[in-house]
Amino acid sequence: MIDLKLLRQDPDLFRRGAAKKRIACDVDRILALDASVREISQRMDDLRARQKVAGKRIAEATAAERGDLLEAQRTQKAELKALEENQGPREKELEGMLLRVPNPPADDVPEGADDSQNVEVRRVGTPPAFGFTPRDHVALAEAQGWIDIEAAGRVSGSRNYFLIGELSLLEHAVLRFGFDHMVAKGFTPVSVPTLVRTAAMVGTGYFPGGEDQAYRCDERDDLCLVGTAEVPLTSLHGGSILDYGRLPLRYVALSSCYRREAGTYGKDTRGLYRVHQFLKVEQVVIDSADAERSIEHHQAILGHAEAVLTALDLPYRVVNVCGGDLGQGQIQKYDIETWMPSRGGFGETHSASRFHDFQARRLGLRYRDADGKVHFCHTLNNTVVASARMLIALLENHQLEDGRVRVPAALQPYTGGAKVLGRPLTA
RNA sequence: GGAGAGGUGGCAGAGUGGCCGAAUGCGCUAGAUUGCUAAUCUGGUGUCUUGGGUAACCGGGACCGAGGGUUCGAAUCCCUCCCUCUCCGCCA
Repeated sequence: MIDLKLLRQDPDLFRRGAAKKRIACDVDRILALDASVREISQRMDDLRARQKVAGKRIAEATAAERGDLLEAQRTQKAELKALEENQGPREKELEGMLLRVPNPPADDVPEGADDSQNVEVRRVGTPPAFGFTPRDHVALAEAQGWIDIEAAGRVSGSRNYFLIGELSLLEHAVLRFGFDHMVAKGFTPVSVPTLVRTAAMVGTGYFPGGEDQAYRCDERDDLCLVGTAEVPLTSLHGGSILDYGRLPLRYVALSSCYRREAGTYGKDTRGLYRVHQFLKVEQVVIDSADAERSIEHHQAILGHAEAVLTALDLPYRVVNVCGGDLGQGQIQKYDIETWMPSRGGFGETHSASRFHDFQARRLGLRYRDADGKVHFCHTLNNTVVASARMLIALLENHQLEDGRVRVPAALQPYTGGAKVLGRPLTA
């Protein structure tokens, strides 16, 4: 949610922001609605004030005076009710529109319509040069007996998978490595619910707009399966006023993530790249409304993810995501794309977002500063390890000619010391 | 799933139709006092919104889990929902 007062004050900021994000937004309609809502509510407030005064007189009135006073009150009440009926739909429309106003992107967000115009910030590591024909992760994992996509299709439909044996172990190894890495950085480990109320989806900015991407169980229970632990983690303190001394709050959580991937038919159909369910370690930062500090946090959480990739010995690049590829709430986003030999290129594995107070406003997530003043927090988040995609990178980059897979040193404590996984494959 | 109890300010806890944005206690904060710590006394201490003022500030309205309803008037009465607790049942 953006700041309505700011929109009144500087509507052009929001027009430019929406244009840069390539999101339609009728700022003039909002301004008009806002003006009329305020005008009507002023009149309602006046009426209520008069009613209060009159009500007290009724309590003290003699029986003779009473009849007339009551009659006058009834008239006023009817007037108030008429105004209320007028006001309700306007407020609803205004709120609905406000929930969709894009948060204006930061100045150093590049112009551009889609991910092809994201700007590379840096490239780290060198893609492996194989002295043999490398296998893609599906061929490799199937040959090792590590994956059963066909069975998953039978049991759960497309874009699902069974990981079996050492690949399942590798998945848990890399997740736990990422988790421990963040705990060592001072992040508080949290176990989160992955079924949330729609309010949490709205609060974090996924609804309205992202309903088609979520699995919903709301016919009976008003619950949604989250696409990321960002949703419960950021919502954890929703509706409360935090003490300044507690900030920044830094959390890390491992959760299952569920995505419907509606509208992606025929896209990335092979293997583990685009799936309906995966495990992810996510980092979330909640801090005071200080733009400079937010930027520092943004760089820090980006750095944490890069350190993980470096430890995993994986080549990657960082891109500054352009306006047209930003979500509604983010004011800036850096994606990390990890080298995936089967793609002959980089594939998105991490997404570091900075929201300013966008989520905090929706969640009612506030803090009291040293002077006792209340402000909305700033929130940020980034992936640490997203399991399915990270497995693609690990299998494909670290494969050996004989079809076995090298385990990076950082993961060996999590694989029971194993330095290599799998058995030699014969042709 | 069945039966019951309850949700009030940072916390504890009064309040069963107008005098209640809400007693009291704790906490927090400013000041006074005692040579220090502790104690004591005095004042202040919710959020949101709207109007006026450069501002300190002043006025209006809303908010006692959420949403509806009854009433001239609701924290208080009625309905629906959510949550918490206790007992029973079922179950990882």
